[in-house]
This record gives sequence, structure tokens and C-alpha cells, in this order.
Amino acid sequence: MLTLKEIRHCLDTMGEMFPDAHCELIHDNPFELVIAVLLSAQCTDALVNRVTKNLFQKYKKPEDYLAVTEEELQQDIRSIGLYRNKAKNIRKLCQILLDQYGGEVPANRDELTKLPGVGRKTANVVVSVAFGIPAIAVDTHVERVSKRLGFCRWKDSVLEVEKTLMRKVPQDEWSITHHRMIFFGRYHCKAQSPQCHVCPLLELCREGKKRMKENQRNE
DNA sequence: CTCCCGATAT
DNA sequence: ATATCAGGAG
Repeated sequence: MLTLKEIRHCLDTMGEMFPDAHCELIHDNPFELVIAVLLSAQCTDALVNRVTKNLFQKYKKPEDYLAVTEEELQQDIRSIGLYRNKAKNIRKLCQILLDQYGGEVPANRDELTKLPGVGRKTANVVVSVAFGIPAIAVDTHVERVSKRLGFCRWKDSVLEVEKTLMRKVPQDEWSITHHRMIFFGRYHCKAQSPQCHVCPLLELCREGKKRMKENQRNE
């Protein structure tokens, strides 16, 4: 486990590496963001953006998703994967927005979490990005980076990772820290090929040093 | 824990 | 061929 000062150094370094870290899901309003984040489960942002480019031209409001059959919506998002669950959840979610929220997206994590297909991670992204409410969404990248670097313990659940990060990072930096960790994980500390050999954090990264030693044996 | 699932990187 | 991708629900 890293000290508070070491974590501070890691986050500052990530900020220097990725000064423009931001949400890469293309959207024009909170409703589009909810749809995009829901679609992004187990799928790259690039592919989501490719699909939503057409999707958001055809479907503007919750009513539009309910005006077609579920099979038609499935076909419109098929290339995303998990498309049966996602199509069903999107249509249920739209019905609830119309019935209970006047067709608007609630600006509240607990209300968002009640929506089908919206778990804690998706809700955190929406409140943070769409409504400016401080939150740390722990996705696959944030979890992997936290564990490799030693921000938390290997056995921690995603909820425990989130709580640890909230405890160790000032609240007014939650959102930007979340995005810096996403970029760091997506483009540098990648799942399959982490760039340990050019990593400025290698000296305090337990996992990184272990990986570098393993590589030496294979030469 | 398993299932959902196509696209892409390794 | 296999792992991974801005996860969530049962």
C-alpha cells in the first residue's frame, strides 16, 4: 500500500501525462450520456461512439426508443455486444423516465441506480460528467490501476476501491482524478501490455517492478 | 458466482 | 486462440 504522499505523486504525474483527460463518450445532454454509458459496458468507447453517431440521430428522446420494437433497437446496437440486455434495459429505463421523472434524467446517484442497466459505476459517471457532482466511478481501468500501483489492496471490491479513493483524494479532485486514472489505464498502464519500461511511476509500483523482473528472465 | 456478446488487440 | 473492453442483474 502506498502512502498518501506517494499517491499524491502518482496522481500529479498522471495529470502531467494526460492534462486533457476527459469523458470520451460523445454526447450532447444527460439523456444521451446515460444511453452511451449504459452501452459502454464491456465495450470500448470508440465502438460506442461509432454506434451512437447514428443512434442519436434516430433516437432523440425517451419516446423514440419506445416507438420501435425491441428487435429493431437490438439491431441498431447489435455491434456493441450484450445487445439483448442493453436494448431491454434502455426501453425500460425510458419508460421509467417518462412515468416518474417527466422524461428528464435525475441528477442524483441513488435515483439513477434504481434505473435498469444503471449500476453504481454508470450512475457515478452520469452525476459527475453531466451534473458536476463529485464522484469517482470505478471502472475496469480505475480498478486495475489502483491495484497495480497499490492505491488499495488486491482483494478489494470495486466499492472498496471507490471508498478508499474518496478517502485519499480531496473531494474537489474526485472527477478529474477519475478521468486521469482512466486515461492512464487506457493508454499507458494497459491491461495486456502495460508500458512499464517507460513508466515514470515504475520506482514505486510493486506490480511494475515485478513485471520488469519477469521480462528479464525471458531474455 | 454465471450469464450476457460483438469487436479488437495481443 | 485468448484476453479485454468506461458493467449489471439474477
